[in-house]
Amino acid sequence: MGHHSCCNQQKVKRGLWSPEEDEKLVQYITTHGYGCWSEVPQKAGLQRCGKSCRLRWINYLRPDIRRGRFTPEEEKMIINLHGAVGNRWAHIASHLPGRTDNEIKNYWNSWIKKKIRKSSSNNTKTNPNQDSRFTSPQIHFPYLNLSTKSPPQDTLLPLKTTTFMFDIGPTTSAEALGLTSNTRIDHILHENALLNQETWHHHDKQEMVQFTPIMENLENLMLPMDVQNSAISEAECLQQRNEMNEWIEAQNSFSGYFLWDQAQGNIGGEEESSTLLASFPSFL
DNA sequence: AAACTATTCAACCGCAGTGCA
DNA sequence: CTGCACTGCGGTTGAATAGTT
Repeated sequence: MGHHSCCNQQKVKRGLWSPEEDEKLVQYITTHGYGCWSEVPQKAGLQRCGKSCRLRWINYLRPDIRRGRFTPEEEKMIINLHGAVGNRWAHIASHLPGRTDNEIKNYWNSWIKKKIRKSSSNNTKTNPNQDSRFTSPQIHFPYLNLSTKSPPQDTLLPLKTTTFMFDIGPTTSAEALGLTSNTRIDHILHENALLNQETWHHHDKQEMVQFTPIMENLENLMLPMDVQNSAISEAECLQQRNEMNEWIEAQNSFSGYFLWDQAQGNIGGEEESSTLLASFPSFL
């Protein structure tokens, strides 16, 4: 039987949405909002399942959706975040206002395909170390390719530095932690001992969420990444990573690093989280 | 012009997590 | 505890479109 838990209605339409359906859905959502997606189709007069309505709204009809090509900054963000968190598309999307997980996932997949094709044709004459193409998403260094086509004009980061990103877990924003732009990262880490035990108020939902301590996850989440400068080899990146780890251990005597807060609004995911960017001029 | 191939991307599927009766 | 309904996520699909021969 063609029966799905989400599709209780007799005639359930599937496939692409018609403009008429779109209008019905927009009309309904804008006047009534959405509390329960499963009852939306019935109330909106649509022969769709609630899941389909939700998807259509989130990915296409939402008024704050952003369309068109990704900007270089967005692209950079995606690459860096993907390097930091892997295929967590919803999480990545939460850092890109107006972009959806689906869009980013699509973009990444076609981009990856291109890259693999490119590098495999290159690899035939260079070093056939080809398995590096398929290593864990935690160790992608896509800027090796991008650096050739994108000029080093960088508005995201004011300094010529190697940049690290790490996720500080669910929290409202870095502001909520008392962080401002250009806060010295050693201050953050120094005070982190206090943050460990804290809980934070999640402003959307009236609930308390546990703050994920920075230090606890630092080793796993931090990843060296060449953001704006010349291409560096994977080996060099790994070496930088080791230097990072050494630095983390020696952070008491640490100085001279800065931190950018990249907290963004929530897009589709439940959790909102912040990403910190730390730049490391000493690596240049 | 037509046939064929590749790419894109909106939408689908199954699953995991959550909440509730 | 159990079963069910529902939501959100990420992998995957395939129709439409773009590109190539």
